[in-house]
Amino acid sequence: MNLFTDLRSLVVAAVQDLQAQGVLPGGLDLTAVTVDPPREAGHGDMATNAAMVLAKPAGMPPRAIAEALAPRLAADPRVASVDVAGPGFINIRLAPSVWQGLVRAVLEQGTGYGRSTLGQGRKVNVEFVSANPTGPMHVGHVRGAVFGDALARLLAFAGWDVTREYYINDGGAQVDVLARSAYERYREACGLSPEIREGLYPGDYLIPVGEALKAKYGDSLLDKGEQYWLADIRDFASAMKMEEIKGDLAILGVTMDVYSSEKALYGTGKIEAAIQVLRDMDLIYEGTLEPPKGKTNDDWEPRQQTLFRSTAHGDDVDRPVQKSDGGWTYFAPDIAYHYDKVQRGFDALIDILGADHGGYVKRMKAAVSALSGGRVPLDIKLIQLVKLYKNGEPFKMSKRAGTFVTLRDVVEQAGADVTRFVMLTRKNDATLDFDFDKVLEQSKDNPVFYVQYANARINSVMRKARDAGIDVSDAALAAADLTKLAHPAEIGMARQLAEWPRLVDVAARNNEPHRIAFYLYELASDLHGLWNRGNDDLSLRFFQEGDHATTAAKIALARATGVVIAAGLGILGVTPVEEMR
RNA sequence: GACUCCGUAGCUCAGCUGGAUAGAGCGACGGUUUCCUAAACCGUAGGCCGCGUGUUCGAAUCACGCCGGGGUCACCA
Repeated sequence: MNLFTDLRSLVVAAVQDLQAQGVLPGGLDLTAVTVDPPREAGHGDMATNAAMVLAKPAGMPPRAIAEALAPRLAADPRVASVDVAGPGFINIRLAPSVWQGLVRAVLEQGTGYGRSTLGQGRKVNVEFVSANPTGPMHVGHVRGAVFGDALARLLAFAGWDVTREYYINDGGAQVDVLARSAYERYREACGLSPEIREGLYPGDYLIPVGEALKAKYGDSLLDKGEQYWLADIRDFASAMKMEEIKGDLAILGVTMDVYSSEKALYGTGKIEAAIQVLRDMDLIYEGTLEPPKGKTNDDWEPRQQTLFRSTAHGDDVDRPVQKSDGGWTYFAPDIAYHYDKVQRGFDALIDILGADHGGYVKRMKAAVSALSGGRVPLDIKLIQLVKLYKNGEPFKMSKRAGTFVTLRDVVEQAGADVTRFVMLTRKNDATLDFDFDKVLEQSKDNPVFYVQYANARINSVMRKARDAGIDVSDAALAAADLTKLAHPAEIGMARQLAEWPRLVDVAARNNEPHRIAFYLYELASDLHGLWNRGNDDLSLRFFQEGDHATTAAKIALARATGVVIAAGLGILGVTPVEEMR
């Protein structure tokens, strides 16, 4: 149920009616016709721009069109009144029964209320986290993980068939560094002193890897050269780190459907095949790049390379796919990986990357555009930095000073629910402040608490009603006499509930899960406001002493709000609480 | 220099892909509790939506150009 699309259908029908009668010309493009809630509540419940949008193509003044449409809209039983205002807005006031019916519909549909068919069952791949398996996950990864997971849940709610995927960067030089670092820890475990040279990973998180290596290999690798153990240790260490990463994701409530390995692409011919596809389109050539202007490159030297003609698909310069030593650049396996995703039949791809990868966006879009023949859109969401604070003071993260903050640190201190919600209180391309103390504060300054508190209040009043002998099951509440919900404040609450499907739609269309968090805050605010009005006006209390019928109707409204809060929190991956403690 | 994101109240930020008199929180000031959780609510003050041009019935929103800030920029991922 979506009131806005329902009303839009009504408007469109009225326009078509006028066309059939020759009042309006045929063949009008109606896609620009919208039905929205007016900002000003005094203007009514719904407003449409139909008359203004159609004025020019129809060759009629907007107010004339509006005057012709108004009576047809008013004839609908859902419409209480219609008036034409301003340059040609048609303001519609809905009958109270519409809002009462909405509350009933929410109770009947439960947390499925607001689901949309936007995705139409199409397959979308959301790739996120994709951290190198060289160390523990830190705060920087948390935001991307939460964002990706919430986006996946949102898209599923909006009717997409979602696959969550993690691309393991285990093919480059970094895992060799990992292996060498782990080898030193292995030597340490064998009683020797490790030589953590410049360029190796100094973190003590590799000590357990060294010990595990000793348990597996004993002393047998001690006197051997790198060529003897590098590949084995690389696999061993990265596999071990991946297990840790999976564990970290799990405590944050994130699970992946597919793990894809970069290393697994090598030696299979997949990289060569993907490049060949591009070559067949004349998008691969040997050439020399110009040095970047305005940037001082001391060691720049012109160099003949194998290049991808990404400029043919919107990039600014062509990009190398092969290094001067003939090996692939990091870009090449990534091309092959995305080609693999296209071949697996996804209708849309989404990559979630750190903002420092912004320069990578155009070339990857160019590659996907070329490899899919323009069929598969790739949306890349860049996640900005998280700035840590403690008691309002910036908290600097430094591996050397031992103030390296891991994902596990954050979740253990703040809890997964709080962490997830807070990470979604900014849109992805804005930096986010995360204050360890404020996120745990129990006040309205803290949006997580604020929303949870609203839910707790709903549960509280439902308990009270239940204790008074009222059936508060959804079925019973849906069957209550909802005509008792007539006060403007109550209708306002229902109006906010009507926004939910619309909001889901917009959020999913733009891949912006943060909108869910903001909406929940507004919804909670409405609930708290209505709740407190009961202080002055006893008739607005949800629980009406001695009047079960009215109480049931009011509880129905509260419960419907709770249902939407639960649905919204579900998309964010946050567990609703029943009581505050 | 190029690309990209950002610029909205004193501060932190929303703004539904063009709508009517631009919103919320914090901070400031003033109120609300014999009453379902005052862990909350209500009110007041506070704006050249960075600047300019264009597109049109209509621009914070779209296009272009400036100004200011962040990020990135071949043979690392």
